Amino acid sequence: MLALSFGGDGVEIKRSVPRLADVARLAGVSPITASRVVRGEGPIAQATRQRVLDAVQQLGYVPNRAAGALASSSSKLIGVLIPSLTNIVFPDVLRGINVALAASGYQALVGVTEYDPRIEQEIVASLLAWNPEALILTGFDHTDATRRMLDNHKVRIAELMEIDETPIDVAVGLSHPKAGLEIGRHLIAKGYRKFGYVGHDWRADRRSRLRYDGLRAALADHGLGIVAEHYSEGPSSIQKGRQSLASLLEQGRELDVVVFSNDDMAVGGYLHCVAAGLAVRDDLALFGFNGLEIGEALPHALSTIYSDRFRIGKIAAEKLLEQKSRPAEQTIIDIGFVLREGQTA
Amino acid sequence: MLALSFGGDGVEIKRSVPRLADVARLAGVSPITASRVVRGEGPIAQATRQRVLDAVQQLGYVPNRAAGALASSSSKLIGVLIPSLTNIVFPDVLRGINVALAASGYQALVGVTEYDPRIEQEIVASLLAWNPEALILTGFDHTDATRRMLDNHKVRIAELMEIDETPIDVAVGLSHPKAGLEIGRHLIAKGYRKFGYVGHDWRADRRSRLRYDGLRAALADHGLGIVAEHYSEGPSSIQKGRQSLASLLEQGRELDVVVFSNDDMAVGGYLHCVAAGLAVRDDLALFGFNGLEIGEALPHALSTIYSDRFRIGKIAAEKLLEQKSRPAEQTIIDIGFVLREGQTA
DNA sequence: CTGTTAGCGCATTCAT
DNA sequence: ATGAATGCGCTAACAG
Repeated sequence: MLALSFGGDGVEIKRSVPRLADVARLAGVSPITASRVVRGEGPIAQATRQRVLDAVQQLGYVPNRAAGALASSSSKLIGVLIPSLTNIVFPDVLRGINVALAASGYQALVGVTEYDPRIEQEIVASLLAWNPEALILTGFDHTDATRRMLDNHKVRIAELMEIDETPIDVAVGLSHPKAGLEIGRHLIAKGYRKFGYVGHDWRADRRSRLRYDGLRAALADHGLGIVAEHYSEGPSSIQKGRQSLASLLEQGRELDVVVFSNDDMAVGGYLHCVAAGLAVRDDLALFGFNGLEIGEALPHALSTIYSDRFRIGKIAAEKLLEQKSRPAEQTIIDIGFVLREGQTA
Repeated sequence: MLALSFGGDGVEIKRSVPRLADVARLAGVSPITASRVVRGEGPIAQATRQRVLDAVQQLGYVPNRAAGALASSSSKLIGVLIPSLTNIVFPDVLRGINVALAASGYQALVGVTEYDPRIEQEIVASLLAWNPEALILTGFDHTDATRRMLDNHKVRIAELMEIDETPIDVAVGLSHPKAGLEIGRHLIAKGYRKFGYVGHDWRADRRSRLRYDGLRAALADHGLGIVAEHYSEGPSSIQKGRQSLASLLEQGRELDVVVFSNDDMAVGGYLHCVAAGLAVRDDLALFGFNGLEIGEALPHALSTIYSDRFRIGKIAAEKLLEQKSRPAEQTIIDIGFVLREGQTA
C-alpha cells in the first residue's frame, strides 16, 4: 500500500493507486511530460525520460485507460463477437486476432452470441459503449438495429468466415457454397453416386447450410441428389455425429458416401463405422469440413476441406489495424480452402 | 447519421454520436435524470422514465462507458487470463465465466499468457489499466512484479484450476496431486503393474506435473515405479500423443498400462493402438485426464478423470461478483473430480 | 422525485 | 523540449 501526501495544510490522504500527477511530481516534471514518456510520444530529453520511468517504476504506476480513452477518444480496443466457444473453430479465430493485436498494444473485448442475432445486437450495444476502434463480427446475419448502431458509430467493421454477401466494410473468409460444390465434384470424380448427408442445426450454423446447398448443386449437375439425410438438434459434436450416422443408416437406404456438416460430426461418423465394423471408404466413404487435427490423427485420415481459421482472425485484425477510418468501399478477402484427400473418401 | 444542432449563434455542428446531454435535452430533463434512467437507478417518475427511454431510442444513444467508469470508478469489467486457447479446457472455462457474467451486465477482458508468467505480468498491467473490478488468473505461478501490482490495486482475485497452494484471495479448482494419486490407486487396484507415462512439456503445463507426482506417489506406496516415459515438446495434441506412444513402445520395455498427461495425448495413444493393431486394455491399457467428449466417443470409451472446467469458470465468476471488496481471508473451493472408468483401463 | 455543482485522470492544443 | 489551460462524457454527493 502506497502512502502519498497531498495538500499543503498538513492533511495526509492515503491513496492506494498512484496517478500520472504523482509520477510527475516525483519526477519533477509536469503531468503532460510524464504522459508523453509513458506513451512513448513526442521528443523527450533522455534524462527526463529516465527520471519519469524511474518514478513509474517506484510507484508501480499503471495508467488509467478509461481516463485516457475519454480524453483522447481512442480506446485501443477491438470488439470481437463470435458465435460460440464450444466449436474449436472460434477459439482458433480468436488466437489469430490475439496474435495480430498483441504486437500493437490493442486489446480484444470478446462477446459470445450463441448464433443468435438478437444476442449479437445486445453485445454490440454493450461493446460500442467502450468506444472500440473496430468491431469483428461473424457472418452477415445481423438485425436491422445492429446495422443502425454500426452506422451511427464510426467503428470499422470486419465480418468473418463468409464472403458470399456484400460486407459492411470488409469480409474475411471463404466461400462456403464453393466449398460444398468442391466436395460434390470431388466425390463424384471419385465415383461415388449414392449420397447421404448428416447435419446439425442450421439455425445454429448458417454456413453449413451454404455448403449443403453447394453440394446439392454439384450433384444436380450430374443428375444426382442426396438419398438420405439426418439432422441433430443444437451444436455439432462428435457424439451427435456418431449417433446421427447410426440413425441415417437405420433408414435402410443404400449409400456409398456420407457428407457431414463438419469434422466433429464426421469424426463421430468414423467412430460409428469402427464400432459397427464397417470398412471406411470401401463399405462407406466419409467426408467432413474444417480440417481439424483429430481428423488427421484417425487411423484413416479424414477426407475434408481445410480452412485456416487462425489466418482469418489474424488477417481481419491486421486489416482493421491498418485502416484509420471506415473505408469508402467494401473489400472481400478470400482466404480460400484446401480439399484434403485423406483415406475416408 | 444524426444531425444535432448546437450553440445559439446559428452555427450547426454535426456529431455522429449522441451523448447523454442530447438525450436529456430531447427528453426535457437534466443529464443526471437521464443518467439515472439509463442505469435503472433511483426513484424516477414513470412518465419521465418513458420520455427519456423514447429519447434514447430515437437518438440511438449508447452510453460512453469510459466516461462512466472514470466518473464512478467502477468499470463492470472482469479481467481474465488464461494460458492458452489451443487447449479446449480454457475455452470451457471462459464459457463458464461468460455465463456467470452475462446475467449481471459484466464484461470479460481476456488475455492469453501462453503459460508464461512474464507475459502474464504484461497482460495484468494492461488489464489493470482498465480498472477491472476483479481479475481471474490461472494457477499460482505469478512473478513478484505481478503480485505487487495486484497488491497495489484493490481488485479481487481468483486463481483457477489448482487448489494446492495458498491463494491470493480465492482459488477454484481441484487437487491435481490427488487426481494423480487416484489414477495410480485405480490402476493398481485393476491389477496393472508395469506403468508407462506419456507427457507433454511441463514448462507449459505445471499441473500435469502435479498429477505425475501424485501418480508416482501412489505407485511408490506399492513399491512400484514408472518403467518408461516419453515427453514431447510444446503443447499437448492428439498427434503428439500418437507419436509419443509409438516412441515409448519402441523403447522395448514391457508395459501393461500407459498414463497420459491428458486426454488429447491419450486419444492419440488410442489411435496409435488401433493403427498398430494393439488390443486396447488387453495388450495395453490407457488412462487420460480431463474427460473430453472425444474420449467418450471412442469405440472404447477412454478411462479418464473428468474435471468440470465450465463450473470452475462459472463458480469463480459468481464468487467474485458476490464479493464487494477483497476478502480478509483466503478461500479454497474444491470442485473435485470424477474418475470415469471407461473401457481402456 | 429531480436538479446543481464539481471532478474523475488524462490528452489535446496551443504556447513558450 | 516542456508546460498551462481546457474539456472528454459521465456520475457522486449533496440540495431542494
